[in-house]
Amino acid sequence: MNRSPVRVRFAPSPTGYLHVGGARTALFNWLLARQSGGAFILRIEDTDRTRHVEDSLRKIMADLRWLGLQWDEGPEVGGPYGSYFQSECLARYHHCADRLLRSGNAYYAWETPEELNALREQARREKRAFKYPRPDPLPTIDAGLAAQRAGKPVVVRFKMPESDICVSDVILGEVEMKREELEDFVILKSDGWPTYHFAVVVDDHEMQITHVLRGQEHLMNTPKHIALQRALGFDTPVYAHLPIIMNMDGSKMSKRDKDRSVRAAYQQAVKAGTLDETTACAISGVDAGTFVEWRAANTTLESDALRKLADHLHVRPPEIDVHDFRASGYLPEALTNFLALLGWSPGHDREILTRNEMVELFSIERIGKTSARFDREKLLAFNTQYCAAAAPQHLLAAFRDYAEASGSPLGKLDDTMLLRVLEVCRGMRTLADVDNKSGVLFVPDEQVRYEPDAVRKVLEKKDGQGYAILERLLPVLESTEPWTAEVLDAAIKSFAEQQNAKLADVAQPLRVALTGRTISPTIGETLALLGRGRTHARVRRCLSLRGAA
RNA sequence: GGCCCCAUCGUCUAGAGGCCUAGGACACCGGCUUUUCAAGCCGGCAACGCGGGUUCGAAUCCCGCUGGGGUCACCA
Repeated sequence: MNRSPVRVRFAPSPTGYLHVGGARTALFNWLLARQSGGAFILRIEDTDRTRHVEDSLRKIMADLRWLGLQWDEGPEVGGPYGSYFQSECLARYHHCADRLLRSGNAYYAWETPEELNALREQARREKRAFKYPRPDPLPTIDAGLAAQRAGKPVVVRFKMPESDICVSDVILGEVEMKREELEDFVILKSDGWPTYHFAVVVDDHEMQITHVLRGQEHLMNTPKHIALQRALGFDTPVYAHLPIIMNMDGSKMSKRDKDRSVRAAYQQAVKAGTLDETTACAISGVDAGTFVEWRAANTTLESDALRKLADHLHVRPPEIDVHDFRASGYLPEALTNFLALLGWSPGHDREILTRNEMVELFSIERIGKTSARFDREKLLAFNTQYCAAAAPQHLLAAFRDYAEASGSPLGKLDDTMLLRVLEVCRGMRTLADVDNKSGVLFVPDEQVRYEPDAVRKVLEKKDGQGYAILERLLPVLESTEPWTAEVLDAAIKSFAEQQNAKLADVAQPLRVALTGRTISPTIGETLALLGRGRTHARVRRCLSLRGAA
């Protein structure tokens, strides 16, 4: 608190949806900016055109906004520090590269990928670490230009200084990197585009970034960035490397996890003979070559294709991207609260925090060093709490968003009805629970599917006692007036007493008759929501279906 | 494998030498509530990786070991 204004950035590359790990990084940066009265900048690192995924920028921005992390400078909002797309800043990078070339801090090189790979392979065989062998003497600028004209794949490499580099990290302390470990890395690719290391350093300086909060997987990149900053005469920002977020099994949480789970289900289906490669390929909608590569675990599938396949296989891949959580019915405030506690703690046994409290309490000093496992159960518990505490109108808005992201059939209800359904489903862990519990009340009667287990255990047992009760109950329902939850509950209760039956012996058969399952809102609400006509129709249909299946 | 980072209940963590017979939350187990599923309420189990130091005193400081993770591209 009360620190001087910082300038921080979140810099995704547009290669897909926003990952939860990225979301936490964005959140921490945003918190720091807000509490210091500084600026949170969104910058798009789109220097690899081969990995660019159509529409991903729009999705990333939508998810950031969903999380409540609006940026002060960047796409759609502009700002004083030039384009926030690296693809539009090529001149900037070339200018800096020229400076390095001329000052002797960088040089041209033109080995082919094959030559480089051969060198790496050789190093591997000799069991030593590969390091790009700096030519001696260095090629002249003219020689580089000539090679370029001759059609060679000419890159610019940075000449690493001859000294050890110490990274001062607010979280990790001083991290010493030996000079021998650092190689002359590429800053300009042969296609003329900058590499990540170079673009980051140039842009962070250009945008006057003061603090860099990023994942710990970037720690080994930092000495490169510091060396570059020194050679260009730039200030080094404050670095803070965040602990890595891992799966419960200890592996790094990555988008590949989704592919893994779907691939496993696919292979199982093939083994069981319920699916073949051609069909699966058609379902996913990708071409055969792409599919074969995916099946062999060499690549990941684009998210739409993966979802189609997952749906067909009836598997739920783990939520990894922010959008996955959105479509699974999580509230943004629950997700961000949970994410905030992954690697950070406000102390004093505080856990549930409003956004304002987070802003107030956040500090880099209280970020931990140890990697954190992503415990879905705990997130679920947070979400349950947030759902329970949400005001009706807020829950309604959240559900509308969820319905859009998930395609929930309840999305077509009007506000009044949806509000009522939401109220009746209080106690939900996710918004998807509302679908599970009440969805069937809003489908056409003939679409009600009777679960064999439910029919057997509730309707058929004891010589069809459930059916018998329903037959006797029908006239009672016909005469009940008015058709409201309270009155219906009372009517069913007194019917049960009169029959000398437990309430459950009446309510459960009725529930199964109306929904095909043993799960629904309270029986009175279920009837009220359904209405008199459909209630009768469903009970009669249930009775007429007796023994049919 | 080289380099780097890390190490408190199953999980997220509090703990900055005595306040620790180690606190909270989730999960788990038991009970209550109950017309289903949830939710809710009450209670319980459960950790300082190991070995050396330093100190009157160590979860807290130092060293070693072990274990886990990250990273080694013309990807970001």
